[in-house]
Amino acid sequence: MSDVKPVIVWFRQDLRLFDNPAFSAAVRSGAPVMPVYVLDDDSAGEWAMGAASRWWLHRSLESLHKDLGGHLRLFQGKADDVIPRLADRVSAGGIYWNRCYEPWRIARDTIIKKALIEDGRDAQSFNGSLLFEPPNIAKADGTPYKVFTPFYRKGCLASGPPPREVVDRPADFRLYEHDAGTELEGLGLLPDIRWYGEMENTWSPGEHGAQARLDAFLEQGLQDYRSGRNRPDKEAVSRLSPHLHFGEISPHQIWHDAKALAGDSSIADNIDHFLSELGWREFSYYLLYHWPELPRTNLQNKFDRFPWRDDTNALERWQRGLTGYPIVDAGMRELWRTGYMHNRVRMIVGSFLVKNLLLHWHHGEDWFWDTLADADLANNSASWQWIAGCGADAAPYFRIFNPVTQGQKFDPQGAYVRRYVPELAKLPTRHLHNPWETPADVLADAGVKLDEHYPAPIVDLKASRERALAAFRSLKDAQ
DNA sequence: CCTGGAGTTGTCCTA
DNA sequence: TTAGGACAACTCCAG
Repeated sequence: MSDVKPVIVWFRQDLRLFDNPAFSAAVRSGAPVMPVYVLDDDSAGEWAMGAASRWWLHRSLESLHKDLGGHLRLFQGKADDVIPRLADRVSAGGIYWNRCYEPWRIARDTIIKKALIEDGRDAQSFNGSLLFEPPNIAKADGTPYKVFTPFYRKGCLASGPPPREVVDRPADFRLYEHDAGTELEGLGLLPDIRWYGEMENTWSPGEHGAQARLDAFLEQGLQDYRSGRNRPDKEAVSRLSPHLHFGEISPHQIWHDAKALAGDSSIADNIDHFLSELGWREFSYYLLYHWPELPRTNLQNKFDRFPWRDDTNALERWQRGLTGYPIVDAGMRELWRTGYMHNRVRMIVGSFLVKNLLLHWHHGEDWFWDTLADADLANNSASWQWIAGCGADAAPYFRIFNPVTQGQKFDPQGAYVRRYVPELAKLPTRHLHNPWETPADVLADAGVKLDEHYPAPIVDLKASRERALAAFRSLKDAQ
């Protein structure tokens, strides 16, 4: 221990050293830096991290700990308890962090900042994970936007300053020697059953993995992003979402790095489209900030009387990828095995759950929360509200995805379905997306017997579509 | 205050 | 085979 007062850097959703404003400011202060992470399930309540996220977090903390020369100190418990106590214990001169925007975190961090300042400490928060911070964006009349396009075009791009420049990784930094906290294993982030084997093969959590992913995407993915992004059978999307969620890379870096390539007019369109996806992430956070009830409450309250069905069996079959609709089942199994699902397929399985099965979007939200490595309160809530049609800027109710059409359109050779639904792999491509309509001899040749090797459809498409349309219409009639 | 145009991602039927 | 319109208003947004 020393008499020098450290500056605590409280890492949260910013598990990186490059472009980390809080970390850089701490280093610049000249004081030795004490990096800290707190696993705070208590404050998170029902939004405590799910299983897939915990696996990712374990690996990410491992990576950060290494990059900090083994000096990342880990704690578990309520941060409004842990942080002020720790600051007291090491006589911290300052406590720096990058802002988070979940309602429970805002509430908690506000209390912590106040307590620290009352104790006479230098408590500072920085912009680390949003390009355009929610309080700074409003319409001319001061109220928040509810529609994406004007939010993004006018609110983000046309007015106000552009996203801040990135902050370099400090060339060298002095770390505070201290043995407080627990070992990584002590956080209990990894499950007892080792189900994450395929996730280990699929992902490289941590800052280095994130940088490598961005590099690969900028080099290969932008050529055909606009149309390729809809194809789950291709490697056309960035797959940066889990890295972004944990802040292993900043949206600012992604933004500026992508912009820097825009001089090449052959891909300018693709870049704009990619950047607008970052815009959607911003919009989700914006909605969550201004409507903190977004995770559980229909933004359009007429949906409060929507006639959702209650069907445990159907829900379980959706979760396990046993609906009998190959593109849906492929998506649900990709999720289960890899902690990820291609965005196009997320829409298909979401539409299927909410519209064809008529099950409440909360069920989908909860399942995604537990199984997605990129589970993110803002994105998850906003997206489920969108697909259910009850959000601020939602899909029209008559937009019901047909899983057969979608499969044929976006997985035309069937590579995606064959990969995740191997029991159908031998079916000819033209029958792959609708095995129940396939002639018996073709099924037999492919070694498929419906309801034995692969389920018959859980619902009839046409009938369930009509049922959904009637349910949505009932919201209007009942008024 | 009024008004007109617009709104991520579809599907199905008909001519 | 393919292209166009219906599907439903409603709310949001900006001039």
